[in-house]
Amino acid sequence: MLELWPMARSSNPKLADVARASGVSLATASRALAESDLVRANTRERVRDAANMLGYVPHGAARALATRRSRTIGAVFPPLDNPIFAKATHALSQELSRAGYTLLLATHDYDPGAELAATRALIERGVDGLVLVGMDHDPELYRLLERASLPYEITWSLDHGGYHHCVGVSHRLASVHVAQHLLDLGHREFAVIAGETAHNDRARDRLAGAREALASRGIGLPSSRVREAPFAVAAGMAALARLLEDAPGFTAVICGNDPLAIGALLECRARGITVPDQMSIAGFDDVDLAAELTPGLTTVRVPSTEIGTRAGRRLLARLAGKRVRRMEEIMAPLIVRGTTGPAPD
Amino acid sequence: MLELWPMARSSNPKLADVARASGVSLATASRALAESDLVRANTRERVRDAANMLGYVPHGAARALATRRSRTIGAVFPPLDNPIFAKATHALSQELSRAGYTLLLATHDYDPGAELAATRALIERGVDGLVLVGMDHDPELYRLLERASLPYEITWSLDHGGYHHCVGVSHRLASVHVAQHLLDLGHREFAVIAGETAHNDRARDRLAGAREALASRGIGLPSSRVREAPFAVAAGMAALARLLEDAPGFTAVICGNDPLAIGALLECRARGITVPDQMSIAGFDDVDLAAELTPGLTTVRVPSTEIGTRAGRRLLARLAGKRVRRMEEIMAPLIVRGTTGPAPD
DNA sequence: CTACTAAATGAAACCGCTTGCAGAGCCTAT
DNA sequence: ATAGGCTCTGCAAGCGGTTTCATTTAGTAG
Repeated sequence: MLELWPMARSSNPKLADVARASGVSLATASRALAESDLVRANTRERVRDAANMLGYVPHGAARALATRRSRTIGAVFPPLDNPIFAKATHALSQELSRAGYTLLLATHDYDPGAELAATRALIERGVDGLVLVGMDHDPELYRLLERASLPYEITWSLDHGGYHHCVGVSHRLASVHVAQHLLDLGHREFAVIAGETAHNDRARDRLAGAREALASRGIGLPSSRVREAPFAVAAGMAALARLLEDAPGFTAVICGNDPLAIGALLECRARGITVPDQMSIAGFDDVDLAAELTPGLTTVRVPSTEIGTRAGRRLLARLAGKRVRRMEEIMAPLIVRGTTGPAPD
Repeated sequence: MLELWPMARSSNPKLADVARASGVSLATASRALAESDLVRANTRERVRDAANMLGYVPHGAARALATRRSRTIGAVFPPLDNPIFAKATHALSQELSRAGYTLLLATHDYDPGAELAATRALIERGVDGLVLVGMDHDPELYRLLERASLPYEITWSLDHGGYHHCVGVSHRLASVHVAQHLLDLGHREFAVIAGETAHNDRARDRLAGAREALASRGIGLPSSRVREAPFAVAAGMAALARLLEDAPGFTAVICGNDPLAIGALLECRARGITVPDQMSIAGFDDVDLAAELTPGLTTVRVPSTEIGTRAGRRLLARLAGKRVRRMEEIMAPLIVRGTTGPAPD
């Protein structure tokens, strides 16, 4: 029952102990464990054995202090209960650990202030690089990165300005494709359930793309037909309900992401509106569930796992001194499934 | 285009610079920024101003080395694309950052070896404490924790042995409730889609609970009526399909978690089997989606956010030297919704 | 066997911050 | 004035590694 750990901690073996146990100097022990070929093979082995013997675990902080490298990458993400972010962070983490790096993850509730604070904390922790989501950040955040001259990758969004390193998709373009697909099916009356556009360039771009595609065929989108909602199923249900009450008469709903679309779908089902006969619904992201629903959800495939992997790979490459294309665009194809169909007469 | 960051890095202001700029010694500067009342208020202010001026960011590794505290907590989780883990890590992260701690997150694909490696990496990074999921771990992992005398919390599971600090629910008991509920509805022929029980005590306990409850009313569960599957919607669909082919005739399916149950539900829908009239389905976890489906999914509410919050709070308390109940059990009530109903005749 | 070069090792100087201890001011009491 | 206490500062010794540079050892050729 008694807890003694605070003092016991000090007894951990350090490199000096390993050195003593194997009869070499601190320097040699250090080099031996680093697999340096400056040390003779059998000495190396002797040191390794001693280390195992003692259960030696290197002290990361000390090493970080000496090398000015923490072998740690920070990531600042929105809440991971959106599976796209969960997948990306998982992929990122896997990719990093393959190279001996560890992921330091911070999450924030789509709040720029919290995001800034989290980023600052990560920098203090000495991350060697940073992964951010999207381009919308507190200007102070960019200044911080600048001052720390820390390499970072923007994910999901693309910086056409060519300034930031980034790997992502064109949300605007993909959204245009969605709208065109619905237009081609004969729809003329649209509603949009957008994600919250404040501090979220992806949500803005998706909305803009849809607007633009409709406008190019002379179709307007009155504000009563547009609702912003948090990225969640329940919010999608509520949003569709409001739209149906405030401005009925539309035959297609373009949603800012899949959870919103699934919400819209569930709301339709609850109200006896058949999909796609009476109402077409399109999502964005292609979460796993989208393919498994009946009817399957028409959506845009945003390869979140790949974004995570590539962001990690790019950052590692840069840390290794390699050059990397500043902008990496990943295609986000429209996946047509069963929730979109010809407009009713 | 040219990248110069590797060298630029060295120019970051250090505490010595702050000290010089504010005309005090290193020691005083350190104490001033630590808000120590050993330093006069106006000196403190002078130092703070200089720090802001220079854009000083403390060097975490150096501090960790000096204090033997990293203000970092490690967590080793299964993939976060299961929303229950996403929620828990998010809650954990929030709770920790409230106290100035940062979360160092590692994920593994339900692989004990990878889990061990990840844990070792976290310990090297100097985490002050660790959060683990469940009790099933490589024995070496426990040995590692022991040697490092690192405080840790087991989440989700309960250690009735009273050895590990833990916060979780009784999976066995909750599963008994599920089975009893179905028995009370008149079901006598059952199938179970369990999560993969290898290296997963929660999956095992859930399965055992169901078995036990059925057995106590004299109902057996032939192995043809039990399938193990990865915790995912698609796997649930496939599993139900196999069960229907191999051993039809059951009227209720007990699923190891909600994604599996949702998969089973979708498979029923695809095959024209009505739920709950022809088939009752129960899940486990109560993910957000469970409530929003029609019919709503009958399931067990496992408060994952709360688990995350409490684990963080407990760990922080222990790090602050406070005593904490070794085991904290959270209730996991059965939530009856629309996917379970009376057995067909 | 000696001289010279290359390979392996060790001594010691950091890395940036915290903190125990000693010393410098400053104020009050004698 | 002087002594005795305070309060506030500064010096310097770590924390546990890495790495430069000098030194020792081993290897090779003359």
